[in-house]
Amino acid sequence: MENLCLKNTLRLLQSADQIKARLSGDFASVHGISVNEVFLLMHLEKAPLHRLSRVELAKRMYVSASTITRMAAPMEKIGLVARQADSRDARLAFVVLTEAGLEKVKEARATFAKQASHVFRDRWTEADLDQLSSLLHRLIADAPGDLT
Amino acid sequence: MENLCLKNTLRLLQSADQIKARLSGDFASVHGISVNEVFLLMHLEKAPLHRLSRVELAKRMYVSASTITRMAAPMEKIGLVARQADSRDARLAFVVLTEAGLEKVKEARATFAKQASHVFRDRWTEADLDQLSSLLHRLIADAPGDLT
DNA sequence: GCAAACTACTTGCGTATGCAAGCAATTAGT
DNA sequence: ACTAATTGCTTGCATACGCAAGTAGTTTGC
Repeated sequence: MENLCLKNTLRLLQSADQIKARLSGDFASVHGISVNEVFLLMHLEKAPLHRLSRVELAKRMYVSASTITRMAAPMEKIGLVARQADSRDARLAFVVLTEAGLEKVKEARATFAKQASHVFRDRWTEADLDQLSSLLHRLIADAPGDLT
Repeated sequence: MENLCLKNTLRLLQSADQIKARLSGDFASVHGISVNEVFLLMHLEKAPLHRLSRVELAKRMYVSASTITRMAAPMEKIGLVARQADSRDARLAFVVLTEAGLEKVKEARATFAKQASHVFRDRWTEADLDQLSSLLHRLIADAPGDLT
């Protein structure tokens, strides 16, 4: 039983590394932003008012708060996101999706989907995919940032 | 269909990030080496003669060759791996597992398994785990470095 | 058999990221 | 109400990594 968990964890991490390696290359050259930046945009897109505080983004992306600070800065410069203060709590600095950011994330999602379908080439039936989807969902069901 | 692939890819990458985040913290403090270093040791352990060339390691770990060079150096210093030349081809510099390295990877695998079983807490039956294992296997079946 | 192409590895440089420290604002304790 | 603890964010420093260039060794084409 413990060995089964080990096997699953190893396979999941290896699969993720493999997929990341395949995505990382093409992405930046097509959209001008990295995969991680697309993920950030997706989190914002899914959030109410298209905005999230920096710590909330950090939690959902499993990175440190400083990483969010440093990721948001250049994206703000090119107009994909904007900084928004909270009137109630002056500590909060929301990252909010702009119109351009919304456009960009839609485009990026399309090419992401294209790449994703290449990962599951042939021999994956819809039933297989549903099954995998359902199982993976249980791993992130209680997490705060499910993007699907 | 394409959306199903997208959903699966997103969930898989998110699950992996979540698991990595949970593992990374504890690991270094327990064994003195990082998770990635444990993976390197596992690849060597699985390889014939407990050794692999640097480029082969790079392929299996989905990292660049320079990363392997830089990962191996400190591990060599603390005696977990050694450098071994090839008599036929003087360009090759194998990374070979030492006795100490073999010990270390066995210990590390044990705590890895413990953490892994915590990831799949309750409500995961053996059948569920088998199913997931089988599905993930198809994603890495043709890859060169399946650790399981 | 020799030059050109290729392969394995290393190193310099730029980028990404975590941690710890610091600052500002809010909340809790009394 | 005042102090102390907490929270949200930023910044300095150290580490990890990829890419491109460099070096050494090997294979290929003729």
